[in-house]
Amino acid sequence: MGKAAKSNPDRSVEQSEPTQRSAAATRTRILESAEAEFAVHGFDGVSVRQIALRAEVPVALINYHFGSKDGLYRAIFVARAPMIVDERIAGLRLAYMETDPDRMLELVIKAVLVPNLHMRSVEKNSNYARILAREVADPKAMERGIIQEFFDPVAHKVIEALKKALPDRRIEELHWGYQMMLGAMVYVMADIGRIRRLSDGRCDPDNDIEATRHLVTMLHAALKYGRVPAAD
Amino acid sequence: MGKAAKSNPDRSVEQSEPTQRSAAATRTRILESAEAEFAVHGFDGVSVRQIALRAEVPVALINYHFGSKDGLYRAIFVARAPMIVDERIAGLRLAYMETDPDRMLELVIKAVLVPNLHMRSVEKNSNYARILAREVADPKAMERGIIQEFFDPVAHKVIEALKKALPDRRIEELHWGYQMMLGAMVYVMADIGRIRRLSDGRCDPDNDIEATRHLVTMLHAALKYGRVPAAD
DNA sequence: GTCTATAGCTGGATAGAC
DNA sequence: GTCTATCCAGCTATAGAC
Repeated sequence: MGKAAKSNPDRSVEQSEPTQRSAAATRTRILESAEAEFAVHGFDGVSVRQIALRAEVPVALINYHFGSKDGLYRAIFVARAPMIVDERIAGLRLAYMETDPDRMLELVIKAVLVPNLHMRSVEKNSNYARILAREVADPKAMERGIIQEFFDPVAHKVIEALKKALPDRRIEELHWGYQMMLGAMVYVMADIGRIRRLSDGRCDPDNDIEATRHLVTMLHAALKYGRVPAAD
Repeated sequence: MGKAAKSNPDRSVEQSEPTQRSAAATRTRILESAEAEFAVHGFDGVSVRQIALRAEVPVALINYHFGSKDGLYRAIFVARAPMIVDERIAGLRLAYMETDPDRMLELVIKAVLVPNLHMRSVEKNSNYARILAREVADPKAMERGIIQEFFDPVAHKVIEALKKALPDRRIEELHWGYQMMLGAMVYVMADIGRIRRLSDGRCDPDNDIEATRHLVTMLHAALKYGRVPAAD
C-alpha cells in the first residue's frame, strides 16, 4: 500500500481498476487491433501475441472470444462485409433507375468502386479496406472461402446489371470487364506507396474523389468502347 | 559394413550414392521448389523445410546456397525478373516504331500485358507469375523493395511511352491509366479460380490469348476515350 | 559441397486459478 | 469473463562431421 499511498489520488484510482472493461468492449478492442495488424502484415505475418499486445488484452482472451486466429480473422469479415455489400446493392438500385443505358453503365461502375475507394480513404475503415484487397488478390487467402461466401453473390448482381446496361455484349465481354474493374480497384486499395512513388505524388489513392473520378471515367470508356468480337 | 553386405547388390549400389547431383543442379532444384511453394502459400506461409522436402535436399543446403529464406526469395527474382523486363522493353521498342499514335498506344499496352499473361499460361513459368503478382499487390511484400528495385525503372519507361502515344493528356491521366492497366493485369495473374468460378468457366486466365485480347481491347479504349479533365 | 543434429526462438492454443 | 503460466509443435539458422 505504501507506494499507492504516495501517489496522488487520481493515479491511485486509475491503478485500482487497471483493465476494467465490458466483454463487448474487449471484443471490439481485439477486432480493431486485429484489423490494424492484419492490414499491414497479412494473416501469416502477424501473431496473436502482437494483436493482444496492441489491444492491451491478455492473449488468452483472443482464443476465448474468437476460438482461434482463423476465427478472429473471419470475425472481421462477419462484422464488416455487410457494410460494403449493402452499399453496393444500394448503388445498383440507383443504377437500375436510369433509363439511359450509358448513364446506367456509369452508375454500375460507381456502385462497385465507390464503396471500396471511399472506405479506403476513411481513417477508421482503411485497415479493413486493405485486408479486403489482400483477401481478394491473395491465392492463399482464397482457400478460406471468405470472398466466395461474402462477395460472390453481389458480384453476380453486378454482372446482371452490366448485362442490362450493355445488352448487345457477349457474356464473356461482361465478365472480363468485371474482372478488369475489380483488378484496377483492388490494386489501388492495396497500395501502400507504389502509386504515389511512381507518379511522383501526382496520384494519391487516399484521395478517393480523384481516384474514383479517374478510374470510373476510364473504366466506363473501356466497357463502352472496348468491343471484343467472338474469337472464331 | 555388416548391414550393407546383407543387402542385395542393386540396393547397395543405390545407397552408395543416394543423392549424387551437381551443385548447380541442387541450386536449380531448390529454386524451382521454392517458386512452387511460394506461389501457392506466399512467403510467410512456407517454411524452408517444406521447400527442402519438395526439392529432396537437406534443409541446410538452402542456407548454404542462398544464405537465408529471404535470400532464396530474392534469388528467384534475380533469376527471373530480367526475362519480363527485357520482353517489356522489347515491346516498347516495337511500339516506338509505330507512326500512328493509336497503334502505338495499343502496342504499349501489349508491351506491358503480354509478357506477364503469357508467362502465366506457360506451365514452367506460371509459379513465378503468381509470385510476382503477389509481390506487386502485397503491402508486406513491398517492404522487401523487390518491385521497386527490379520493376520501377521499366514502369517509368512505360509512362514515357504512354506520354508519346497520348500527347494531349495530363500526366495524372497517364499515371492513373498505368495503375489501371497494372491492377487489371495483376488481378488476372494472381487468380486461382475466382474468375473462372464467377464466369462459370467462360473466362480462363490460363488462356493467355483470350485474356490478352479482352484486356488489351478494353484498356486501349479506356486510355483512348477516357478523358479526365483537371479537377479545378 | 553435403548432410545430421540441434540450438535457440516464436508460434497458437490451453489449463486452471481467480 | 479474465488472466498467468505453460505446453509443445514448428520455425530459421548453424555447428561440425564427412
